[in-house]
Amino acid sequence: LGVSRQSLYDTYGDKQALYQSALKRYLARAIDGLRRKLEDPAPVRQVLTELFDRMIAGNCEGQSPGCFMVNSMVEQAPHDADTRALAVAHAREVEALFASRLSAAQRKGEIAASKDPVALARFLYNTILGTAVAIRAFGDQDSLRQNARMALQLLD
Amino acid sequence: LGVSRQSLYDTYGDKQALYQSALKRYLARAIDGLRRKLEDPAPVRQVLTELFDRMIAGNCEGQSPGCFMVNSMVEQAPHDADTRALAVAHAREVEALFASRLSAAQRKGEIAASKDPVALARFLYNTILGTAVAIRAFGDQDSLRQNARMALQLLD
DNA sequence: TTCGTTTTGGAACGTTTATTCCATTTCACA
DNA sequence: TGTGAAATGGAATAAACGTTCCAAAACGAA
Repeated sequence: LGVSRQSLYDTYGDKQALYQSALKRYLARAIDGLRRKLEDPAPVRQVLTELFDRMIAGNCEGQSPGCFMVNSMVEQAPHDADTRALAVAHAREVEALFASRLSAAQRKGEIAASKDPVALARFLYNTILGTAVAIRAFGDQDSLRQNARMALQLLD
Repeated sequence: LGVSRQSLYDTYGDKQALYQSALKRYLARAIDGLRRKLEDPAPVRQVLTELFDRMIAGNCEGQSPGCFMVNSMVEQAPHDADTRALAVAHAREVEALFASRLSAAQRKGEIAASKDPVALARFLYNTILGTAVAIRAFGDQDSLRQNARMALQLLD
């Protein structure tokens, strides 16, 4: 890490607290990035396609550690209430961002009025989780991109 | 486990081999269960809905360890080539089962001829991964069931 | 019952992990 | 330039872990 063991303990107390801090920071950045991406005035469909493609490309190349959130959800959340709380809060935030962007798109007529933005948002989040796992285990970019396209067909 | 440490080592050699064996057995059973479920002559849509609901119900209640495969994909696959190979093979099998069942449904006119069964199969598999992660971290059955319904709308 | 094979409980070993102690060095700034 | 705070390297500790050793017990077939 570029710092000594001791400095780490002095600053964070113990490993668990360091982990928690790192995860919080990661999540805050992820939300920021997502918010910024969703502000793009292009059609939702296109914005979301880019979002998925970027996520896939960013996590597939090299020895990527995968999505910190998903890793935490699987490895930590079941045993650690704090991590679980962070995961739940993050999921809600992501879903809310998606939902509000989808609502806006709906008002602009980009997607049918019959769709439920909240349900779609939840679905998109779930698709992200699945994609993150597949990335971590397989790392096959092409089929993941194809899969994202398939999922986004639910928008029309 | 109900057996002594020593018996375990005598039988499997080391922890890694035991893990591998357990995973193999788990995957074989999962495939069996899936194949049996897909033989159900009811409409695909209904069969798949039941499949998801069952998976959600089965893994949410109590202190379930979650889906062994997904846990392995996240925790083991990135560091262990053997586990990765099992994961890839399993994914292909599951996708193949879904694809053939979807093709059959297509021939029966249950789903549009314009759909691509292989792409849909992959998509369903991805949805399962996402659902498994969400189960493990959140355990909120209702929203997961709702989400499965949403995903299955891609069939029509 | 006997004998060879399994199974078992428990001690023992070496390694890794999380953490602390401590003496020394580095650094910011007065 | 000196001083107090922060950072560092390295030894030290205690617990957990994966694994092996061993002697005793249980078991199954002859």
